[in-house]
Amino acid sequence: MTVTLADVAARAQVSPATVSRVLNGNYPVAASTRERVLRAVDDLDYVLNGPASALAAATSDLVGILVNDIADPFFGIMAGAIQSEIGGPGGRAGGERLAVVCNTGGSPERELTYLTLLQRQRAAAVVLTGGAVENTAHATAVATKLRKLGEAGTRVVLCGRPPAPADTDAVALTFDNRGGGRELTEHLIGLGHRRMGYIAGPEERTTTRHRLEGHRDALTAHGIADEPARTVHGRYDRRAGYEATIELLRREPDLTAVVAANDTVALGACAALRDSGLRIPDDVSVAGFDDLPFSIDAVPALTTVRLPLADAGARAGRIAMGREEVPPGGIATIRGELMVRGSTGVPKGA
Amino acid sequence: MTVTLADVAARAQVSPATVSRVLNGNYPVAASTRERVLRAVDDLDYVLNGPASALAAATSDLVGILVNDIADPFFGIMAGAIQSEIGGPGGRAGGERLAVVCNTGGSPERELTYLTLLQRQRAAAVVLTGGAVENTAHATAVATKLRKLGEAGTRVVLCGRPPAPADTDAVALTFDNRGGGRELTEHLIGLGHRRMGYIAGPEERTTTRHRLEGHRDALTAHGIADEPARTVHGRYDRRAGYEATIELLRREPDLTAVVAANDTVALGACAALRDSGLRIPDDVSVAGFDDLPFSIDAVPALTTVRLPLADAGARAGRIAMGREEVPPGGIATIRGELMVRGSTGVPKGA
DNA sequence: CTGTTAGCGCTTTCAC
DNA sequence: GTGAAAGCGCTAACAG
Repeated sequence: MTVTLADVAARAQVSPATVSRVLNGNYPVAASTRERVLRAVDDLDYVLNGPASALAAATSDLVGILVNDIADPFFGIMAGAIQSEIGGPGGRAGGERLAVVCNTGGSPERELTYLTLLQRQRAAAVVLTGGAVENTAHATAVATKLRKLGEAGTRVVLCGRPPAPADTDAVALTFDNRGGGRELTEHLIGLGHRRMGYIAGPEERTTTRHRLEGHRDALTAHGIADEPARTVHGRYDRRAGYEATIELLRREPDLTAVVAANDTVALGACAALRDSGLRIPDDVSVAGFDDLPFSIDAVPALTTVRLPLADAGARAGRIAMGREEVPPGGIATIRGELMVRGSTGVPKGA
Repeated sequence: MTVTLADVAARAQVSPATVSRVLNGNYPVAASTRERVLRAVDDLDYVLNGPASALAAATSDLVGILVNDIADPFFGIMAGAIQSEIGGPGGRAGGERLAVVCNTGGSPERELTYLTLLQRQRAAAVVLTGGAVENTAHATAVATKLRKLGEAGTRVVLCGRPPAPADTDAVALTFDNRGGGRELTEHLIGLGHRRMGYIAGPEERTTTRHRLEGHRDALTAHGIADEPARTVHGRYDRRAGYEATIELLRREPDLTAVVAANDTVALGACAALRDSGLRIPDDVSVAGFDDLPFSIDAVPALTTVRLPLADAGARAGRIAMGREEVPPGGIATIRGELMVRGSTGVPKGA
């Protein structure tokens, strides 16, 4: 019924082995023979059986990409960039590798489940994107999994995620969230702000913690008290930003600035401020993080920290494919760039 | 070296077949035996070999999702929704299926290549999202591929894409782009607009054509001449929207409204108008399409046509898994909903 | 309910 | 440069 390698071999009058060699192109085959095989493939409309190849060769053309939420451009951009680098020559059969995108939704269990599933698929590589959940048990479990993946020959790359234990052999491209957070708040302090609200992401997330620490570093460095009431935690979405801002305003109506954990949250904050009759930045300044594409179109345009998501993803993809040198120590820190735009200004009283 | 099913069987003192049955859970196995097997699996830290299973069972746990650009929320939202429905019970081994996301970048060749790659993987299902390229040769090639996939047992679903030839057996969930386009322009006409610019997407795309046709339908229905100079084609991105708007304004400075092919383009249009010193909607109204999450945060909020991307994706996912009834005739048309917001208003002179 | 027996379709030494 | 043969690790009849 379905055409197999043997059928092609028969029609081309060669052995199955030769067909395999032609198809994988990693072996010397006489030009005339190759011709004949290729024609037979075409005539029979033959398509290689991926699972069979993978089984026999003990490798697959799949690359796993773990993301929190593929609908979020933060992850979409990285995933797209990774994808764009995993194709091309270097692998088996045509050199095309497929990206298996796994939405963890930020759930540790799903993360582990997907890692196992990718292990089961004998994935050629796995890229974990975005912050990690901070939980010793989970971190240990992930590290163990990564170690096993590595042992099985799966290359592991962390993109926008803190390094894993060194013995996991996972390469890490880490965002300097702390540094970015500090710089952002320093910009605000420089403008004269002293009463700033901070909308943090979900607790138990490295990204959340690092950005918040950066914010606090800046406060401390400038002798500004870190009032606990000025920090609110929430999800990384617009709604959370909206609600957190209302709450922050309720607690302290004369806040002069709101720093959000990311751009999406900042957009929600902007909406809340507008709905509260406050002008940005005249009454309250707003800042985000990430510099997602839409941030420049906010009105006023959002001051934020640009993360080179596409570059980082592309680099992670190349490293995953062994096409780029691993950074020294397996760790590279990627800095963000402060983008000062219209949403931040001198505070009202100043 | 690597532990296999046989190792587990040996340790659990059962036959390999039994282990397989326990792991796949589609077969009656005595509770005590299952216990023993599961313990052995745990002890040995065994992970099933996906390719081997797929080969033996002639099916795989992979579901392909073709998108133009995963970094674009339009596709990200659909992909995420599809993903969320393909897991769970119903399939093999744990019931988890993996989503293989393929970025075609709108290229017909890549689309075909990915389809072949998915065929090679013996994907359980394939979902093609977004508009199709309008090109007879390519359409034929795709139809042929879809037919082959179908014959090989891969379920094919089109999500947000026009139906394929009936003999492909592909289920289509189609967006009513034409109807949405018409409704949007009728809203503008109702407000009093007569000189409207239209920023269309790339030519040779069904989405582009249908939305534009809807726009023209509305013009015609109201006796408004369809000036060719008022339509500009460009990519589906912000930059294209910006440039097209500048061009439109150059051609006809007293335009009272700009209709964009989608929200992203509309954002670019807004930026161009602002940079040109024009107020929205006082001087020029702007409308988009899709109602992506950020559209409500534009200032003023964008009038647009909401497409139920997540619902459509979820439904496509369920159909792909055989968990939802196929719509009559294999085709369902999904309507958009006009969202009137601040970016459109009565034209200046009125 | 469980074991036995054949392969699934391909890759890959090892010879020639 | 090409062929023969031995599996890769698992599933699925078919018995029992």
